[in-house]
Amino acid sequence: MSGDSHCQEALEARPHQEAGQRRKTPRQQRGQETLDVLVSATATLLDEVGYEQLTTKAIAARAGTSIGSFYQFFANKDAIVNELAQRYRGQVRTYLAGSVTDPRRYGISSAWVSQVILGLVQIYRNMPGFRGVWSGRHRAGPLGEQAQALRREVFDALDQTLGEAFPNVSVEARQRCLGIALETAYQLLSNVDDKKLVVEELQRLLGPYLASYFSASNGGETTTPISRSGR
Amino acid sequence: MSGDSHCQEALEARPHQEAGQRRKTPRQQRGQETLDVLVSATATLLDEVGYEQLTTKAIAARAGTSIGSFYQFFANKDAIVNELAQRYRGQVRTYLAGSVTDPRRYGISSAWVSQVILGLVQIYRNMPGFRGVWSGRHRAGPLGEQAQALRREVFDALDQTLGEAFPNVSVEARQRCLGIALETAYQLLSNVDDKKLVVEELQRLLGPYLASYFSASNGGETTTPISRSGR
DNA sequence: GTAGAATGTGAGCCTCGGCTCAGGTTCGCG
DNA sequence: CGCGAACCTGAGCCGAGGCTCACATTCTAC
Repeated sequence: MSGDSHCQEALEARPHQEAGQRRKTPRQQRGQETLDVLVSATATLLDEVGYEQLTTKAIAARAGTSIGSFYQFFANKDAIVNELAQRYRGQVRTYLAGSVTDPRRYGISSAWVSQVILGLVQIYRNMPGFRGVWSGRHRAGPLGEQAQALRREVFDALDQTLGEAFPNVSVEARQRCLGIALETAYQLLSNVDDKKLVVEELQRLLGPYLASYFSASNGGETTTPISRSGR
Repeated sequence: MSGDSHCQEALEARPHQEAGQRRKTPRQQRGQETLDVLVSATATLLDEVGYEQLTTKAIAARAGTSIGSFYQFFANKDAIVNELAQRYRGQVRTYLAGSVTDPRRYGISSAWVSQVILGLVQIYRNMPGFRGVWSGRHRAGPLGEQAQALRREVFDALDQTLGEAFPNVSVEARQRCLGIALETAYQLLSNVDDKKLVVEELQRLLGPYLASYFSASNGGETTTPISRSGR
């Protein structure tokens, strides 16, 4: 706590550390390498033991370096988790920006569902540690915030896409439907191992559901209005 | 541990302690009362701070007693959590045995969905701490096991009910469908505050989905077979 | 009333995890 | 070469949480 003691000289940019911030930016290749290996170690450990069992000592050991080096680059444990999560968010953002296409191009909405889901499954599979953040099992702490930010981004992107495609569906209905659909997708992706099964069942489950809100030809409200949303 | 030191005389039943077991059974009313208040305190604290932040000291303090008393009745932290979870399981089991009715009585499956869900929402609302176990956010530790057991029980009960109502639907399809439906319901119940909304949207989402597996009149396989399930 | 069981209490032990620090090694560059 | 910056290291401080234990109090049964 408040122990900046000896490194008071201008770090370079950020003046005062907030929780979960980086500490130094590496200037040499050595530094960048240890930083990277630390982040990678964190990712694999996240998969192996989960966030609550994640310790800084274990990270350093797995990375083949020392705790001292860890704290050279990260102000605290949260910082490295944030760093990791940032990378995930970058991946997801890129994917969303590039690969989410107009749902009207697909005759049946279940095809659009699988198209969107499959991209996320890719990221899911290829990035160690991602499932830990993505699953949204953590509400508090850095993982909680990052997961929320991640979901917010996905939500906003899809919301916009749907809004453009179906301007006649009310914002309220659109977001309600999307929120429910995303929660469902998150849960199944996180908790069912067989991803092929998940994609197929998600189509069967969400296809008709989405279709009941967004009919292919137009965009009219389909059912009774409903009370407040808790999303 | 092996620290039974002074209470070697026959406790009464269980010979050697396993992890998460009770320690002594209270013989006087005093004892039973402090035990109960400890369990209640645990339940409310579970809601307030969650399992990871739950400490034995906090439990004792909230219960208005001392850590010493805590360890008089519970061998360790897990024991009291198990105790709590057992009570939840009892509630759920009672509900399942008494209130889950034949889906064929309902014309549209969405009505059956809401019927089943509403009962669970009741329990959800009336038992402090229940959401923590039910949410299934914990995979490891006592909560993880209890959550799994709880879900297993719900699954089995509904599986049997559906099996009796629709004998023509293959076991594989039935269980696949039920597994997906339950995961969906769990997620939405855990993560959306507005329970009324949840129930309505679950009807709209799961009604058609279940109907696609279990048609009201008969019970034939409806779609393509699918690979292995990860449920 | 009194023995002995049941129960209550909290200081404190022990372990473990986050994080520091003082001292070393390596690197970039004149 | 030499000097300062960047980087590395790990013993150890600190606080927190699980749990124990020796002793105090209350209850039950005779």
